[in-house]
Amino acid sequence: MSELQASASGGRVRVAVDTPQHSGLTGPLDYLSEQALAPGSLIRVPLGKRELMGIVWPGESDQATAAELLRPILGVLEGLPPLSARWCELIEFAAGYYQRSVGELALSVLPPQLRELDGTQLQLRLKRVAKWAAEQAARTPDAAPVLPTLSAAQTEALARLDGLLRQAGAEAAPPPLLLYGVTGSGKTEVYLRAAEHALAQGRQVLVLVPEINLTPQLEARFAERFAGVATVSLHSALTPAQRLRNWLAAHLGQARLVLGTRLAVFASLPQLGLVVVDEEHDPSYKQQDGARYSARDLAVYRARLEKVPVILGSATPSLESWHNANEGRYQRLALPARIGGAALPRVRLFDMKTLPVKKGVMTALTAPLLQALRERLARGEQSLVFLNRRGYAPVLHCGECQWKSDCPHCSAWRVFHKADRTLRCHHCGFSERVPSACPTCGNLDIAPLGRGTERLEEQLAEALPGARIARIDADTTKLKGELEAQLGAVHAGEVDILVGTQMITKGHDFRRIGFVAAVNPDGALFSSDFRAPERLFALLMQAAGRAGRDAEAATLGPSEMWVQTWHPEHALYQALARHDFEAFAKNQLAERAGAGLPPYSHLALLRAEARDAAVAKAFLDAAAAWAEAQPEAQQQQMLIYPPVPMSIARVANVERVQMLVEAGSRAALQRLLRLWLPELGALKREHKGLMRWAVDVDPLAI
DNA sequence: AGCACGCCGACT
DNA sequence: GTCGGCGTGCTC
Repeated sequence: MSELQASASGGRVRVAVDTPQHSGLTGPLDYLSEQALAPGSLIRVPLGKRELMGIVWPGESDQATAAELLRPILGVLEGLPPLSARWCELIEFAAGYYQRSVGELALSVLPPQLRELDGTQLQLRLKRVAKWAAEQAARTPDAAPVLPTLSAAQTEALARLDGLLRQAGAEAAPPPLLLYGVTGSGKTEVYLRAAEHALAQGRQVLVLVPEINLTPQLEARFAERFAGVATVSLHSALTPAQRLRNWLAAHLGQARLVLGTRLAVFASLPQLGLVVVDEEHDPSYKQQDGARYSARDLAVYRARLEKVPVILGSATPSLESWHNANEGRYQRLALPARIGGAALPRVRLFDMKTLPVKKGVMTALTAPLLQALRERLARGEQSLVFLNRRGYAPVLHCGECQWKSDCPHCSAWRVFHKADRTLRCHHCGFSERVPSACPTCGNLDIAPLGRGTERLEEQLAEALPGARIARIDADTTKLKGELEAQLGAVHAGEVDILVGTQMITKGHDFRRIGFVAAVNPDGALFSSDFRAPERLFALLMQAAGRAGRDAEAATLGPSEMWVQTWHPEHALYQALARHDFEAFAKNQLAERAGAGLPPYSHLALLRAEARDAAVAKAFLDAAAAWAEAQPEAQQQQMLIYPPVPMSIARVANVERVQMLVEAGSRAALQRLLRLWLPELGALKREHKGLMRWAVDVDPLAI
């Protein structure tokens, strides 16, 4: 027995278990096993009084814990092929980079049901997956799909892609590919051909999309082209059972095509041959709680590990990716024109300063905008009106005593929702019936200030009687199936004017929209968030891209994007008017370089939350003092800014403070964080009062 | 993070 | 007498 344990096969095994980051146990733990276990196997282990799922982790134990202190494992989940060494490597990298424990990340990206499963249940699931896969291989397409004729740019892109695909499995990883193409230029066709190639080589394909429920048509495009190919989706809207089934199908290599949201970047894909990240600039790829990973960045890392191509597609690439292409780290493939010769919509910047000034509130529905909508209406065309603010009005206001509808729990206004007569806080959910009189002075004359999509819809209905108007935002699509139903109505031509938030700008392939209006986009222009212009430009380009997608529809007038602004001379709008992403990117990158912002520096945010802002601030001050005493911090062009309240400082009665750390290089930032964060547990104990802290590496918003 | 232990105040 | 408050500390 002791001899067996001392042998290399039995004895000590490293196991990744879900030990939270702040427990101090960041790496795998050692256990005893009488049988040799393949790395990547799922097992059950004791931890304290608990019994947890663990993963046998590759690599050598540090032997830091004496053998007599080790506890034996409890059992092995038989019948499941082990997770691959490269999957473990991806997890280990991501855990290190985003400062989480290996086990926490590894277990949190497995389907939750897998953790509850015993051997017999697993056998049953495996059988069902095998049956499902057999049905999919058996399913043969009715007819070979009709392949569209490729544009010259697509042909050129594919020829270069072909070279990279042939390299797959070779010594060096192919460079990531930035597929830069305006909306409607046929990026999806490039993904499809690349996928076809990888599938033909017997490889699995991973396609990431920002929000799965907004892109059922991408799923449909793949399903239509690859009718005989077993395809699964992976996203959080699946039921636990579906998620487990789909995950197993991918893990067993039976699913050949996996389409999913950011969590799918961690799918187990033993024969991965191609990764596609659609709309790679989209902020949804960044996880916003727990392990705050960027699925786009991890997709690039994973492709490099696997030595397979990765395609990052966008009409408005992130400045990070654009910069990487400029520096030659990524290969850029451009699709400069819409396929079929469809023209991009003409962008009309409407100068709000030319309107006669009325006192007080300006209307979002200007007379010229209404006129343009009427003309489209008369021609039987559809229009889209975009306003990135839901509700009826962002705030209620008393003209007598200046009361405003603030949230008692947050430093934010409660939004007036007319449909259910509520004042609702969009941050903590606190909701009350709208008062009929001012709660402080009793004045009956309380009025909404500003407008959201609900009010815009109402005003449009008043101004354009007879027009069929629909609204799509988070409020009208809360129930399952409502978004699909509403989009269906638009596609069926039952809607003349579609009003909505950014939800309507993403990905939908509307064929009959000739006119798109952004009624009030200026807000993001002077935001303190340095990425606000980048997001606004992408959003407006994407909105513009909804118009005039169908060149065949000659009945449509020339497509147009209408932008109402007080700053038509602003460089962002000037570039937008010329559809000139490259000029915009050049301008923005120059500003970033000048200010020492990403991609020319690397950031991390340390956040602290407490009932008392002073407690959170004192904690961050102490953390900064500790770091500044470290030689690392001074040597590496490290800058630690003073803690400041977050832009919405209080949410649900919790005060939130954050501290920005800026470094010249990723490596320097990583070195500091690895030294620093383990100290914060002890530091937290010294700061009385309930307090939570978290770190965000490569934060999107600062 | 769980889940213990542990040491003080109000109750069947 | 013990039931239970949450401070402190540990988990291979």
